[in-house]
Amino acid sequence: MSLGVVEEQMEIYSDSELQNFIDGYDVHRSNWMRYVNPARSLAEQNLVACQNSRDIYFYTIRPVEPNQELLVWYSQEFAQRLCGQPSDIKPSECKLEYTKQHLPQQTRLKDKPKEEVKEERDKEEKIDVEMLERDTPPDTPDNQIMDFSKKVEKEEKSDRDQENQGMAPSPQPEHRQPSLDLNHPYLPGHHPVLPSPHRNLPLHLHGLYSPREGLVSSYPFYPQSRPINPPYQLLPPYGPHYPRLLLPSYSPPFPGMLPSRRPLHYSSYLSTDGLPYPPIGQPNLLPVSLPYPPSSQCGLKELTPNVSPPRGAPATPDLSPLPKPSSQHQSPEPSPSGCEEAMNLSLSTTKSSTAPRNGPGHKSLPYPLKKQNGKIKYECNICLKTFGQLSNLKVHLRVHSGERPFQCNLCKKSFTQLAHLQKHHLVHTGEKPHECQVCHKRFSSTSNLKTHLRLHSGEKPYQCKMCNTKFTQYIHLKLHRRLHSSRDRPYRCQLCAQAFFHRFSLRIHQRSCCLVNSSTPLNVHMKEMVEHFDASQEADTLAETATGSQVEEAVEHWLARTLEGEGKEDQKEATVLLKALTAAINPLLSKHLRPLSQMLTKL
DNA sequence: CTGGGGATGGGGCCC
DNA sequence: CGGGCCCCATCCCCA
Repeated sequence: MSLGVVEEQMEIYSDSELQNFIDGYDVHRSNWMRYVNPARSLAEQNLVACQNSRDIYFYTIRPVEPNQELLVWYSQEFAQRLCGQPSDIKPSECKLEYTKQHLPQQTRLKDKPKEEVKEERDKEEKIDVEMLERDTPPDTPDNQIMDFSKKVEKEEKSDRDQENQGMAPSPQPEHRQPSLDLNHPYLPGHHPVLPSPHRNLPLHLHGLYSPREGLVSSYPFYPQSRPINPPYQLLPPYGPHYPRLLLPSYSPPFPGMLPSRRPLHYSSYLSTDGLPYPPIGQPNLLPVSLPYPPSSQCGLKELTPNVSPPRGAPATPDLSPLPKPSSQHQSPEPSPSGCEEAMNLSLSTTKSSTAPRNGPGHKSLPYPLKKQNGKIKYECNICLKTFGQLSNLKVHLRVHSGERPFQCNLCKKSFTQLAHLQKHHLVHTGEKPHECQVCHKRFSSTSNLKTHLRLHSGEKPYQCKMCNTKFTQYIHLKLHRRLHSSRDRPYRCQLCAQAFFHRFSLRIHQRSCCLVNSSTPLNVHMKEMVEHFDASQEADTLAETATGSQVEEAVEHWLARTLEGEGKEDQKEATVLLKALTAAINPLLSKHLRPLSQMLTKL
C-alpha cells in the first residue's frame, strides 16, 4: 500500500433514490474493494471499473503485485460505459455528482453551453455516483481509521458543469504524506487547499466526466464570493488546551457503536474506552481541525491576512463533532441513508426538506441543540456550556479555538471580540470615559468604576466564611484565604489526613463526613463546612474542652451567620448538614448518625 | 497583608 | 447573524 489509503464509498442513485451502495469503510463488512484507489494517470491504473446495471465490477488489466496499490483510472470511456450499460438508466441521463470540500474554487470551470442541454436530460433520470474519500495516515491500521470522508453534496445549478480536466490544476506528484493528511483533510472552507492533486482534483473523476458529460462538482464551502486565498494559509498551531482530535460531523462508520451521547466530551473520543469509533492508531496523524466554522468574515476585517493567524483554525460546519445519535438510527447497519440522517440532525435540515442541500450546514449543524425549559440552547461541544443564541456560542468557541480575530494595530494584541479591542484602545488613548459621580475619578471600564463605587458605598460583597472578613474585590478574598490555609492545624485526621485548628472540629469531622463515602458531593460539602467552621470566629472562641452542646451551639451560630442572605436551597441543604453535624457533635445523638449519613449519601 | 486601580476575558442580551 | 453594549470575573500591579 502506498501512502494515503483512499477508501471509497460509492452510491448509485436512480431517481434520487439510493439503488446501490458500496461501503468501503466498515472493515468488517467491506471486501477488497475498500483498497481501490483512484489512479493519477491512465498509465498508473491497474484496475478498471465498469458498471453493469446496478453493480460495479473491477477487473485487473495487469498483474497486481503484492503490496501494490489498486488503482483505477476513471476514464471518459468508463463514464460512457457507466452510463451506457443496458440498465434502466439511459446514458444521456447519467450524472455524477462529486464534491470535495477542500477542492479549491480555482478548479471550478466555467459553464459550458453543452452542459445546459445535458441538464435538461438530467431531469428525467439520473445516476448519482457519490464517491467519498478519506485519507488515512499510511500506517494507520485499517481498523483504526476514522471516517474523514466528506460526503458528496448536491450542487446548485451554477456550480454544475464547471469542471473539466483541462482547467483543473495540472496534476502534480501526489502528496500523500502524513504531514499533509494529518492536518488538512478537513481544512476549513476558506482555507487553502493542499498542493496535492488529490485535493485539488476530483481524482476519482479524471477523465470520467468531461464538461460535455456534465461533471458536476460543487464546493459548498467555497462560495463564489469567497476569496480564493484565505487569510490563513495553514492550520495554525493549537493551544495545548485544545483537543488534538476532533471529529468531523460526518456520521460514524459504525453508527451502532455509538454510545449514548450524553454526556459526551471531546475527551470522550480521545479516550481509549468506549470509543465510538474504532481505536485510533495514531491520533497525532489524524486531522486536526475545529469543529466549528469561524465567524465567517467576522473579525477578519480587523486582521490583515499577513498578521499572525489565529491559533485556532476555523473550520467548516461539517467539521462539527459527531451529531447526537437519534432514535431513528439505532440500527447498527452502516447504511448511507443512516449516515445521512445522522448528519441531518442539523438545524439546516430541519428548516425545509426542499431547501437546497448545497449550502454550508446542509450536512450537519455544528452546534448541537439542546432544549432547556422549552428554549433552544446551543451547546458547546467542548465545554458543554449552553447559549441561548448561536452567535454567543460562536463567539465562545473562539475561546477554545484560540481564534482572536480582532487585533490592535498599535500593540498587535489580539482579542476575541471587537468590543474587547475597542476597550483596549482606551489603553492607548488614555481615555477614561467612566466617571465616578462621587469623587469624579475617572475609569477606563465600567467594571472598574463599579468596583471603585464600592469604596463609597462601603459594600464588601466578598466575605471570608472562615473569619468573616469582607472585601470589595474577590481577588482580595482569595489572597486572604491563603492565610487560613497557611496556618498550622495541629489536629489531623488519621483517615483522610485533613487537619484542623481545633480538636472538636476533628471530632466532628471523624464522626460525620469521614465516616461515609467521602466522594459524594454532599459529603464533600460537609467536609468543607467542618473545615470552615473550624476556622470561624465561633470555633476560635470555643475552648478545646468545650462540651458537645457548646460546640453544637457554636456550629448553629456560625451556620446562621454564614447563611445570612443565602438562598433557600442553600439553607435547606445546610439544615440537613447541620443535623448531621450536630448528631456528630452530640454523643447522645450519635446513634442517629449512621442513618443520617446514609440519607446524606443518598442525597 | 490589605486595599485600590488597571486591564483583560468572557457571557448575556438587544438591535 | 453579527455588532454593540453592559456586566461580572479575574489577574496583575502597586501603594
